[in-house]
Amino acid sequence: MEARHLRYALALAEHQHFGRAAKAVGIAQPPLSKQIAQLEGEVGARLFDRTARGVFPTAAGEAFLARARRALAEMEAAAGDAERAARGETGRLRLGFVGSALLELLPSVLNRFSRDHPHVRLQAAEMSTARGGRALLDGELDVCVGRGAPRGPGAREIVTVAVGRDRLVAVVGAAHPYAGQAAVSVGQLREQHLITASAEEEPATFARLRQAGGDGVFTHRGWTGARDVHTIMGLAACGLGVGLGPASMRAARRPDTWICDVTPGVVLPDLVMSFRADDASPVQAAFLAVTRDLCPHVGAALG
Amino acid sequence: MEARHLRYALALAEHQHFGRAAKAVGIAQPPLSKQIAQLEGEVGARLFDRTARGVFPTAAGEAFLARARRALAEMEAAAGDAERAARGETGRLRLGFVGSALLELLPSVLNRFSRDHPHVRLQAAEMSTARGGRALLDGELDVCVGRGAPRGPGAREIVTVAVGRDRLVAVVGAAHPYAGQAAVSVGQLREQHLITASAEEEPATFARLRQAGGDGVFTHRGWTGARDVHTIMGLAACGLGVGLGPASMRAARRPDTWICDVTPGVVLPDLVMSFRADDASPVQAAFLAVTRDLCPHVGAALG
DNA sequence: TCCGGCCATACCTGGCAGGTATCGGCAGCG
DNA sequence: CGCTGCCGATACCTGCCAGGTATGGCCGGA
Repeated sequence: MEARHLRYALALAEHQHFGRAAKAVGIAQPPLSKQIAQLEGEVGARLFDRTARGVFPTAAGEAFLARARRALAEMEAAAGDAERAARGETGRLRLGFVGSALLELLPSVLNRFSRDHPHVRLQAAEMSTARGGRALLDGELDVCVGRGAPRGPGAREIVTVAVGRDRLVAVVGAAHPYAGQAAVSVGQLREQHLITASAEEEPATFARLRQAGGDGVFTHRGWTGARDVHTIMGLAACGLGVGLGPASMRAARRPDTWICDVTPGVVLPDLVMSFRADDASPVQAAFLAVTRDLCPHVGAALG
Repeated sequence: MEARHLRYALALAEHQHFGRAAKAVGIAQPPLSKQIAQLEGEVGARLFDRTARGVFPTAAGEAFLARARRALAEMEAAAGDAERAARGETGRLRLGFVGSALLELLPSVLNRFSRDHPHVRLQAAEMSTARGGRALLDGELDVCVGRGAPRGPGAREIVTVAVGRDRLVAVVGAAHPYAGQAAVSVGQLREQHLITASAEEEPATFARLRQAGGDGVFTHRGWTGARDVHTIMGLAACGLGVGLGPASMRAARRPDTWICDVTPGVVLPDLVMSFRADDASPVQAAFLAVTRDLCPHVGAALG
């Protein structure tokens, strides 16, 4: 049985007349007769009663037609769904991101994306760069936004695009001696208890800090690893020490904290958007397009 | 797009390999490639990614396949439903019947029918012979069981089959003088207030009673028309007079009534099953078959 | 009884589904 | 770094069947 048979049967039921139904589907009457007969043979039941007053579906025909309508509707929907999916207008996007991406990048990107692609089911979860990279490789995420390209086994199957760059700033509680200062020097920071991203979860950021401060130096007065920028700011507000994080923290500065530059300037690892290389999903492409559109800093992969 | 394309796409998704998928659907590999390419062109989207490790559906392909599965399932169900409907195993049977049919005929027929054809939605309603005939002609019923063939305009489009025959019996309240008698004569009945089927709703029955008693005689002492046999028995139990009805009333005799034969015997119009002549529904045919099977009195139409 | 409408049948044809042969690309391997 | 084997795409052919035209058969109305 082919879709053709369903279309013909529906046309016949609608027009109750072989000649007109045939014209409606664009064929001559005899082929229609033959196709209907063939369909009836295949189904094993007479589907239409040919009477002098017209052609009418039998009970079996009514049962058949009801299903046939649904089958054809599904076929049309299949084509439509596939086309929309190909244009990235439907589907699912699972996004993992580090907390600092919520400060400047993601608000505009996600707003715009969900406006332009309302049929895409967007699942976004905050997570560290390391965990995001693992989730991406495990197929648990479609896109992940982190600090620095994800490392680890199979990292070459990940495509990364730089989407933002931040200088390092220091954040302290309102009562801290640095509060009110425009800048602190790296030398001063060596004397402080520092609050930074954790070495395991944010390896690129931590490595950059070690490099900036001289190997190991940033930790000799004590060191606290934090899960994300909000935790860094919160612990700094508690007076626990000096927090180190991206300049985009200024966008979410708490009133009970003070943020100052670090001299000489330290550039943090780029904020990077990562995809699986073997996943050319149109939804993902659409997401990247929106990101490129909104973010002038988007550049080539860092490797 | 044809059903063939859906089957091929599903096979390809299952085997992730053009050659094996082609073998699975019984064709060679090149035609499968061509058909898939044609499908992708028609849908306007690439549905499969051909990689070195195998063939995998794209996001658009996944969307398409989900619908395709449902479409094919609907097509199979269409054929199955139609075949079962043709065998009378599914569909709907709207049945109208006179109350007396519930005494002997319908209990066995409906039990057997609903057991043998569990997929048929059975809608049964008690109604007079006249109303059942009208409802049948109006297309509100598929089958009706009444006393005598339905009359009226267009009655020739109705096919009738006799399914039962009853003698006339008299029913009286326990306190009535006839209680305990084996029989009453037609002559005795002439002196009684009678409770019978109404002239408008049961024309055949009423005409037979008039014929048996002599024109008009049965009504000269007063007469009550009743909607059905249970009403006749109920009114008789109230001592309102002598009820006249089919012998099958004995099957549902109330303890507060007495039933006696009428002499000389009067044969009531046959219990008749009626169908629309232009409705050759298999459900209806199955219903008639069950009736014939269970009821030895089934005979030809009475006209 | 003739006529007109309608569906079925008979027969033909062209397009396309599906066949075989072969190419091109890629991955693994010596 | 070429060789080889595998796989999908392409090229080309063929046979079948969908669909065409012509016509027959049946039925209902005039």
